[in-house]
Amino acid sequence: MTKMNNKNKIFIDKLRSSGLRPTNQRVEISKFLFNRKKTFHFTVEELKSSMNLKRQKKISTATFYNTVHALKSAGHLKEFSLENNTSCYDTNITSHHHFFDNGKVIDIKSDKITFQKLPEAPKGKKIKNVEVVIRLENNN
Amino acid sequence: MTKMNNKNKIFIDKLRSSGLRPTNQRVEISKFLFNRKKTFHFTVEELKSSMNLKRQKKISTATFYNTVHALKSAGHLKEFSLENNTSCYDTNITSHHHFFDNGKVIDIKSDKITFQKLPEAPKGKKIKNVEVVIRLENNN
DNA sequence: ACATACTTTAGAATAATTATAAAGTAGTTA
DNA sequence: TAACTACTTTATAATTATTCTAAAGTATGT
Ligand SMILES: [Mn+2]
Ligand SMILES: [Mn+2]
Ligand SMILES: [Zn+2]
Ligand SMILES: [Zn+2]
Repeated sequence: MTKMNNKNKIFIDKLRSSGLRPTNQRVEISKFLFNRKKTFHFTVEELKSSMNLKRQKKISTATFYNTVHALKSAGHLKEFSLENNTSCYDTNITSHHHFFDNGKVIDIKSDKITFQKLPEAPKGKKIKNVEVVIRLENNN
Repeated sequence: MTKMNNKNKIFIDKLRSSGLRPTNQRVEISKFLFNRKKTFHFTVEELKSSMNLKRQKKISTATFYNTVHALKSAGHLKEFSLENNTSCYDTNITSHHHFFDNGKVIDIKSDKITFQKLPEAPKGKKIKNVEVVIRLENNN
């Protein structure tokens, strides 16, 4: 078992609160995802490629999927579908919106969009969340 | 070749304007999609199942995909991704929004949602469209 | 160390979609 | 209408994203 220095505690805690033991692979994934200044968006395939690029011993696809799903279920990641029907994960778990610009996804802070009018939920239902996608195209 | 009565003209025109010759299979698909009072949402698999159910000679999967894609490209259908990453097509091609209610998709007329504030597009870009998804959950 | 439980992984299996290429059909010409 | 050509349909293979399985590996408690 690895010697864990205290500076990894926050990444380990995200795993523990997702019901995952902090194994080496998982801690590396958690650090890769959350040890940064800015949040970002990624697909599992992108995550796997960029993390495995620098590694001698590759982390398996299943471990990436399992870990990402657990983090997502615990609320440490948000998930949405890209236009090509693949899952995109977001380390920004605050409520916010997106620009879709030809495959590129850009955050829109929640307070940049406000509503004048919103429909009521059908009876028996209530609103869980409201998400806006603004699709962009090139000028002219 | 089939004898086309005039009442199919509108469905045939949608095919022609999509760059497709109005073959029997295509006309049947076009009628199935557009010969109704209310618009609806469907996946290719659902379309195939429901149309082939009543047929002796089945229309092939490829023909469904090809026809739906051509209609979509010509603007006769809109496409969006469901949460399980499959394509959902919409015969309502007006600009509008959706409730997502556990896999069920419900239209929200465009005028039911208005914005108080919307962000500007990044420089060099402009807004192509704005789509809102309101996710629902059960009350209580 | 032993036993037990959890983890990792390669590879198989699924599901949605796209590509291929042969056989069928329609449109045009002679 | 026969022949020619172009477009269509379809079965089937291929791809891609994702999930499942089962065996081998690793950690934890005693
Ligand atoms: Mn998933
Ligand atoms: Mn498609
Ligand atoms: Zn985001
Ligand atoms: Zn709709």
